[in-house]
Amino acid sequence: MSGAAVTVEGMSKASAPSGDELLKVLSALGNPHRMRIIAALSEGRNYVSALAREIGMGRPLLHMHLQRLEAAGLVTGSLELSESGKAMKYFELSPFSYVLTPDAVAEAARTLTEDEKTTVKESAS
Amino acid sequence: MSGAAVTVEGMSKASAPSGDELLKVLSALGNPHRMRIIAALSEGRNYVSALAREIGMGRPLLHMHLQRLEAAGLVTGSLELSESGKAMKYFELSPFSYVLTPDAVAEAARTLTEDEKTTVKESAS
DNA sequence: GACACCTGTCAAAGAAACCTGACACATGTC
DNA sequence: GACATGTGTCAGGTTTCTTTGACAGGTGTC
Repeated sequence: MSGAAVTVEGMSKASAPSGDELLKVLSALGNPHRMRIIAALSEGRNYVSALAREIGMGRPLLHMHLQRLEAAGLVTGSLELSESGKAMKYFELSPFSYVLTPDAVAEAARTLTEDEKTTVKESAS
Repeated sequence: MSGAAVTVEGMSKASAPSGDELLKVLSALGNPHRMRIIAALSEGRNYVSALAREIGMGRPLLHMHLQRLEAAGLVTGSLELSESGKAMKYFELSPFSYVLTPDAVAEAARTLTEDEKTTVKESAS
């Protein structure tokens, strides 16, 4: 949808991510809890409550962090039914790959939307 | 100073950054203004006041952001004397390189110091 | 001296991120 | 029904980040 071209299978390739995308990924990863969640998930998929117990944090909090990670496209969640009929939300890592170099960041920065706080406004002439 | 082994010239190589280091880099880069600063600096070194005018932000703010970037090892500042004797602080990009993949993040997360907030307290029994 | 430029810092306001406890809803077992 | 498991959300307080304006200092020129 923007900038780059490379599009491998269902995997986001690192070639020239849009500024907004990179920004979302970086701010999502720039948090100790979220990094730890990635680590926990790297050992296999798991559902929220179990994950919460494993990492030792409240469910509401975990839920919110997972949401942030999912919004950045780093993890994927899917609601499934267990054998007993209980609904469980399983999360797993999405295969991502980003390269951080001065030029890569600079390049992405130029495509930053900046403040999309400009809800409406911008048509004078 | 930690984990990895690779050590090229005077450049921080991406092999296995410590959790704390990666965290600092990611949170430093996860900010639109800071990304834009990197972009501006990618076109050459510059001093604070000029940079502030170019990007369009207050000096105190820029100063603070540059400090954050420098603390993460992404830019370098050096106070120099201009011909006229004026003191100018020039900043320039440091050559960094980090690879972001699920495993790389997970690996780094395991070496997280987390809360060094344990100032004092912890001795009941 | 008054003005231009540069450097740095501080305090207080504002915004955004974070975290917690309580609540809602399901299901299956004793 | 009472209890365990799972899901989700919301209000509110706390903490951290961001931003601004005012101030300190320095230099050199008119």
